[in-house]
Amino acid sequence: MDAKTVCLGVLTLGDSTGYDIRKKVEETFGHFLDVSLGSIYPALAELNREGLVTCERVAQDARPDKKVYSLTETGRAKFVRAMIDTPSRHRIRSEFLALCFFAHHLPAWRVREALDQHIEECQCFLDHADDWVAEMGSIGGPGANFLADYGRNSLESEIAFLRANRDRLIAVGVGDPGEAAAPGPNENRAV
Amino acid sequence: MDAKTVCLGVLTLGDSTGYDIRKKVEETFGHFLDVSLGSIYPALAELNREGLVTCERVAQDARPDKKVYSLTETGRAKFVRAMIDTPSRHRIRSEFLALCFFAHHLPAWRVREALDQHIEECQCFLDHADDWVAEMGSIGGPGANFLADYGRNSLESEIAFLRANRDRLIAVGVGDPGEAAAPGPNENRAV
DNA sequence: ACTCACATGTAAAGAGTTACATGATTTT
DNA sequence: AAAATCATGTAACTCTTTACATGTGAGT
Repeated sequence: MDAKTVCLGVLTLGDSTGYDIRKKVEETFGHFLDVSLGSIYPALAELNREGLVTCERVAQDARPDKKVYSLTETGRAKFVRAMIDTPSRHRIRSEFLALCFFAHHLPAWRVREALDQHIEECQCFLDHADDWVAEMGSIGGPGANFLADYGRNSLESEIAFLRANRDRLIAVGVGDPGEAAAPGPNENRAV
Repeated sequence: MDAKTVCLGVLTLGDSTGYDIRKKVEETFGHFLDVSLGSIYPALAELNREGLVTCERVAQDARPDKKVYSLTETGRAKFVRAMIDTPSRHRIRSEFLALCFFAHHLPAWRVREALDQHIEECQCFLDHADDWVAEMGSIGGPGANFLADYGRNSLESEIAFLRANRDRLIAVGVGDPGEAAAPGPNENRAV
């Protein structure tokens, strides 16, 4: 999803500055979208030129003027059109899964590390799912609840699988599986 | 994962031409990695310069010389090093999930379409999981079986959730949920 | 007849991230 | 004292994908 469409989407949730858009994307769509400020500012400028958003300057003391953007009716229509016309892809890009595939080439401790890290991340997302709903429940539509349930379902099943099969994959790695982690910075260690 | 590392990884499975690497990546890692020929050829050339692969020219009739690349010992070590040093990320980039979030802005038929398409894709992957294992089981290591199980687990739980909650999300869309699909090419249809 | 598979390689174009430039205020 | 938050904007850089350039043979 390109930066312009993301901006349009976030603006359906309410007026925002570029800075705020980045934060909202990170907080609420971070699991499946991303944009950086470097692409948001140019995107916003062009959307403004195209009349899809309007911009209101708000003076501030000791800071650059805040530019609050609002979606126009045309902008809203454009966003809907984009969501209708664009094929809705869903892709996983994962160095973690690649690592799993090549586990037998790697030291067991690294396999264990990657696995545990990934499980922990999933667990962390899961733990914060309720907070996410609380934040989004009101400003987001009913889709937010659907997504929260989707996320819970996916994460729970992933965690369950990974916990159950963790040892199987670690055993495949090279060397001592008991080795806890990567060598520390001052540790001379033969690999 | 950058093109060079991907090439190194594929070459651990056996000697390949650039053309073959693309096919193998598509077929066996397609669910979580991608590279195009335009990045493979330059990557291979540089790996060769760096001594991480060797290249053997094979003459062919009526076709450009085939260049068969093989991993060197240094290359294998480099690959392992990269897998150890690189943090193993796992990201989902999904316009599909974004569409779900904004479902209440979209016509119900579009929500239905996206949902059904996604379910069908998942189902398709699931149906081919066994074929994938059959192909990879021998040339890939034990990680292949782990991944196949991981995939089955994820897809089954995702499909189950989506089937169970499909109607809930479609109901959120605008307009008649009974409408089956997008307007056909010859159909004049008021939206 | 036409399209797909085989086979390599280059160049242009596209899209995004990181870093630079600036700087006050609040939190740690 | 250092780091994070707030705020915008540009430019360089990186990395990829797409298109171009070239051609044969087999399958539909």
